[in-house]
Amino acid sequence: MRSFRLSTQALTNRLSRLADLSAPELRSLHEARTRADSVPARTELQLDGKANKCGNLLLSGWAAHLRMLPDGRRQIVAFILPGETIPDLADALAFASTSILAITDLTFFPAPPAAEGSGLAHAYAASRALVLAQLFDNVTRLGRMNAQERICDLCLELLERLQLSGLAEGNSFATPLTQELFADAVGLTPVHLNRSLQACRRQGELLWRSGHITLHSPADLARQLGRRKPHPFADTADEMRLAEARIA
Amino acid sequence: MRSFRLSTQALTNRLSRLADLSAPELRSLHEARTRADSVPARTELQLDGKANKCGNLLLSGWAAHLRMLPDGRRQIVAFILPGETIPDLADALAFASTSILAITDLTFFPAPPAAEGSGLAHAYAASRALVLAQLFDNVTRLGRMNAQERICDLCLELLERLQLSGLAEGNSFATPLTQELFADAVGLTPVHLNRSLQACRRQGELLWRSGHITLHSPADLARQLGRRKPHPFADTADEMRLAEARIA
DNA sequence: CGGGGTTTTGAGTGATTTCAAGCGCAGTGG
DNA sequence: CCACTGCGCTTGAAATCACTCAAAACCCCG
Repeated sequence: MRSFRLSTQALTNRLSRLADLSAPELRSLHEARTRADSVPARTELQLDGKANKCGNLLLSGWAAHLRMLPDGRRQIVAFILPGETIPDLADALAFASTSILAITDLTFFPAPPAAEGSGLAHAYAASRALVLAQLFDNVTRLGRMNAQERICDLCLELLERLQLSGLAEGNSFATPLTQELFADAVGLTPVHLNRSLQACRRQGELLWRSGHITLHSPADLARQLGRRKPHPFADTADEMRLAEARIA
Repeated sequence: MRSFRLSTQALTNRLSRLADLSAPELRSLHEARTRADSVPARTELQLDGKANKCGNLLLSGWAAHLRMLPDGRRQIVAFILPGETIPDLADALAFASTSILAITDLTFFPAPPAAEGSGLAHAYAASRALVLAQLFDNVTRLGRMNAQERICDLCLELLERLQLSGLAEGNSFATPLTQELFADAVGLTPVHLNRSLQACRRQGELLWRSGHITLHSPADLARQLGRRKPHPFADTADEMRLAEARIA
């Protein structure tokens, strides 16, 4: 019941920044909301049944795309943030032996199908491209950065992604992540993450307190870490169109 | 001149294991060979001009998809093996700020377009799914495995991929990789890679000598490391069809 | 005023990096 | 045929980084 009243704000913010959406498309998104489903925190998502080649759109909540090793080690391959797309497990993921964990309660609904060449189709394509780019970031982060760099880099990514959905406030954002989850994403021990976090704070790079992360100077950090342009799909229409053109 | 005489064997092996290809499709692959292009080793690929949404097919040679950090650190995000697809830089890769390095001389040609729903389209889709799964593997490898495990896991991946193209001989394969390149893929120092390699050999896990890597017991290793089924697209038609169905 | 889960601290160990040098072999030119 | 060179591989020793185990402090919720 409650979920039907949730706003599609973050979601439409994001998709319409990724591509130009027509009024009917926006309406279809708004209406698809009524088919929303939800799962409680700490459960594993099982979407096999309702296969949907467009995936699902996450209306609210945070999820983690993860893989477990036989001995219990866990690696979070990617986070899925409000407004983003939940990849369909029936797809590649099935034989990639990964699963999706609800970090918080989740509300999501099947992504409305997009006509070939439509704005929505472009937005989906851009979304897929972003996921790929984020995977590359992740590999580089894990392979070649030390603890502090990994932390800053991931925080930066989360900030940029939340900004795209309009869920950040300036240089800070709210997060439901525990240090343990964050550690599983950056390939560190919770203990070592904690200490490195303190080092970051001491150096004035970032602040993480009571569910809020604040970056002191995202632009500087991004430059140091070699991250490409802060947000590829910025606020100006020109840049939007540029990005869209590149994806097409 | 020479390149025109290269066999499409590896390539057709691979694609026809990923999906059922019709005779005309096989012919189109064979003919597309005449549009082959090549680049010398140690050069960076620039494919922007000849954008092709299907990408290029690598006829021969090894390439590395990599990212550089501002201070010169290098991370190889993925290898591209003979018979596989070279992703199009005009795509996601452009704004992912990665580049493609020719490890050896390369010969490749534009992938022939595939009709919607055709076997070739399925093969391309399966190929894309495999790339994604390999990225997940890579993340897990870098985030949660120690040096020896990373080495074995990557060798295992390379073996499985080369088997798919019919380029492996039993449990061993030829590779043009230097230890430095391998180190850049598994996120280790060349020095430490070397030592860990010796440890692997001492424990009878694998042998790497004069451009040939041999795994002692791939199946056992795979189980230990939690790798999904040895090759998702095995030799039996049943398994092929199964895999194909899942992708579709 | 307890739990239970999360964060923080400490001390000791192990894994990985760094820097620096030596080795081995293939190609090259005298 | 023999230096000589370049490149990749190997080795050593010391420093750094990250992990482990264990316990204490914290904090929110009931």
